[in-house]
Amino acid sequence: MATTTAAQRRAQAKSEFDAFLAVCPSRQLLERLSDKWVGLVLCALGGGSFPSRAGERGESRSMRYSELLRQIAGVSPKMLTQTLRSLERDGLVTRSVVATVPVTVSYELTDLGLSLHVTMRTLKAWAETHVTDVLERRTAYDEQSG
Amino acid sequence: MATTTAAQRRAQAKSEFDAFLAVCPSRQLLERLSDKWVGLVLCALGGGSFPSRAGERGESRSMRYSELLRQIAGVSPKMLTQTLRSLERDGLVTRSVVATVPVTVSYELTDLGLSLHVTMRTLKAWAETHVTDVLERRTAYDEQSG
DNA sequence: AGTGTTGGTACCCATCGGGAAGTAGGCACT
DNA sequence: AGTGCCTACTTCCCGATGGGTACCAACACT
Repeated sequence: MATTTAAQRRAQAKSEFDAFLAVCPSRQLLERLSDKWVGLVLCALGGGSFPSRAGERGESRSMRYSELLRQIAGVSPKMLTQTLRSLERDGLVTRSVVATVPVTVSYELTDLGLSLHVTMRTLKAWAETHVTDVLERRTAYDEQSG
Repeated sequence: MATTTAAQRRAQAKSEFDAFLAVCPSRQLLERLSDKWVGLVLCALGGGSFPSRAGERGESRSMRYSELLRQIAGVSPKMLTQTLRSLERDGLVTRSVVATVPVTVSYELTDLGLSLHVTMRTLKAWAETHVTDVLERRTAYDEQSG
């Protein structure tokens, strides 16, 4: 009862953490949103989210793989596939294979995915309002501390 | 103009991506939220967010380092410090050193952080409504696909 | 037939998340 | 006074994971 301080605490933390996870669904949601590209894909499929290039597409919710790859730009094929698969797995997007010419695949938001996208707009609104404040604070912090 | 396909595309993607980043502040927000523990810390400091243990604290917005470490449980000292520093850097929390007895440090949400927490509640609401759907879909997907 | 397009997969590496353990400094107990 | 424990970290290390590039398969066009 004297030398197991750290280990015991860690073990107890583990069990607490599990229970914690079970009762807190937002934990799962946060992990899903923690994926770097999920938000971008959601925005792309949700339409009207990207000021610069969104004008080209308006509100279309169905996009092909290569379209997504082009619009999101920074994403690599692997990460895009990975992200789309996880979203499909969670029932947020649908994947439609059209095995005709050079096998086109189109992705579309489900109602569930669309509802998440709508919710994320709240976050986007917050970001657009406050991101300049954050960046200012960050710069000031860097200058006085680093 | 034949062998530089991938490289050129990558270079162009890079410039597009930068411009993209500049015009899309939500990108930054998403990166901030991409941090695994940011949401948890925000919830802890925001109060009334964890059903199981929140009852003990009610709505208190000021917490000490060790308090956060205990409540969030799964987090390690390193990650907690790291997360708190990044949040402080972005002006979302304040860090107050009370150099009295065994030097306590308390953290508190700023108005900015509080506004983000409020916004995240929308997300939490979505999670609590739909997380069961997501988990069901996920299980079904796993069973039919391997 | 060779090249391009479409939608991926395989491999490989750098980065980073994350844990265990160590650190500083003051006080309390012995 | 020395030991040890409390607080709030920091440092080291490793395994996982992110992420990029190269490659694959099929088919149309030239």
